[in-house]
Amino acid sequence: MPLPSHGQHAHNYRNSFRTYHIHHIYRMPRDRSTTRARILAAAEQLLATDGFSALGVNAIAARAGVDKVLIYRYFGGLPQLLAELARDGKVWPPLSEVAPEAPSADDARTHSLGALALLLLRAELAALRERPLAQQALAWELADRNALTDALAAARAARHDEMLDTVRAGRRVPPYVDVPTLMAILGAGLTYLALMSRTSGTYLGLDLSSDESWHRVDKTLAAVVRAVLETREM
Amino acid sequence: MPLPSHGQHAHNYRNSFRTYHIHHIYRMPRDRSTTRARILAAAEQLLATDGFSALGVNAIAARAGVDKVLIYRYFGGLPQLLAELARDGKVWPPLSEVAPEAPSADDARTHSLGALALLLLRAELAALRERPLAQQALAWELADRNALTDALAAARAARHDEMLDTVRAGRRVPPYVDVPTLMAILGAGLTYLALMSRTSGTYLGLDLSSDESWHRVDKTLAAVVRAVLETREM
DNA sequence: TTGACAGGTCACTGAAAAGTGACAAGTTCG
DNA sequence: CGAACTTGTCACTTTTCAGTGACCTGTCAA
Repeated sequence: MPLPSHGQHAHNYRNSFRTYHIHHIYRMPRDRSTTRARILAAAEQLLATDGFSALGVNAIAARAGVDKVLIYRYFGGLPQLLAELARDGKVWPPLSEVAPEAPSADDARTHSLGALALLLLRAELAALRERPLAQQALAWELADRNALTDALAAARAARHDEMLDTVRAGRRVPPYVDVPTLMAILGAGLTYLALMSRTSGTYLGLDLSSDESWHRVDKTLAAVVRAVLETREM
Repeated sequence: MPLPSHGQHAHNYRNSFRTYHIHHIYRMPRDRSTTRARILAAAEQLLATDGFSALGVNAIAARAGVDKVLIYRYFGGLPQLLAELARDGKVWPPLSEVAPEAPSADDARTHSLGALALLLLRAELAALRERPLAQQALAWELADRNALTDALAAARAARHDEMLDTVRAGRRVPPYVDVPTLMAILGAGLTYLALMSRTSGTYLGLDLSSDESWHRVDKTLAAVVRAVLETREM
């Protein structure tokens, strides 16, 4: 059913509609910055709750209660919007906030590499487990490589560099242990378990929905680091 | 360029087209089973090369050189097609093939849990690294939960059960070590690193595209298992 | 031979997607 | 006031997708 042409007819309807309803509907104040914020918040919520497969200009605009053309006008497009979200720390909160007890790179000289690594791994796991947005970002990064995920991957890489700087500043290097690689394996493991807990209940016999399982993970993690650091050969 | 209406005209065009070209184009022999196989192979290739975001009935049918309606007719739909792919071992080859040196559950009694776990982890990593299809399945499982991923997740869970049965059959249980949890952490870590190597070159300072990095991962993995097994407390 | 059925092709619908051009409605400042 | 600019609304195009109804075509058995 093609619309009967257009032009005058549509315009008249629209105008009368507007002037009629203007007394009834609440109208957002016209403010670019708050509208931008609404869009960002909508994208954030949508990604956290529905996942990246549901993330599009239409969905974001609908959720923000805003016309989608504003996404293009204010951000340039979805990739730039995502990049801003990542830049703002909405995806990855500052490391200092996640691990306040971690020493800065300068203070770290008195700590051993292993102790620092363990501290950071624990903090990152806890942070990741309670941040669906970060979980979605990581899962998306594994799924696809495009302009959108590149923006998120850059934010993650920056975070990792920060962690590595802290660890590298540690003084007491265990002689026979490849701590960076150990940290990569364990960090990857914790990340994967956290991601799996969203969609699947269990991994390799481990019930990812039970607190007891996560307690065991934490204990085993600490035991691994301790045991490896005591190793005299490798 | 809109087509000039439709109806009668289109029919006439179509019929004459067919009777004209029937002498020129090669026609596949009409065989349900080979057509099914073509569809399965197309889905397999497409998933392995282009990822799950590109996987749809249209794309599969086009790649198989077949009409998409046959996917519905022969499989019932995409989920069932995926389930069959997973059932056939196209995603996860039999464990015995991946780790031929692993003892069966009956023979495993003479091995320690740790040695078995290490053996299986190494074999699974090697298998995963050279199987884009399995990588895609795992990444998809993290990204979404739907009828399609459920089929793949079921195949993975079956594989894991098989691994756990083998490990559980090991006799010599190290006293103070939570081997199952250790295996879950390490298995998850290796999996995540393998998945990251597809889309991102580096993880926590580890260059996932270099053989040297993977050699270090292997060494560290073995060191971890050995060190933890020697632990006398936990 | 003919009719029934299995194998296969095609055209179409409806929904959802990204993106754009035109315009209306406020706001600001001369 | 009123011109210029900003903010926001709407209609529309094009593309791609899953899914379906109608049809054609080869085969085999009665």
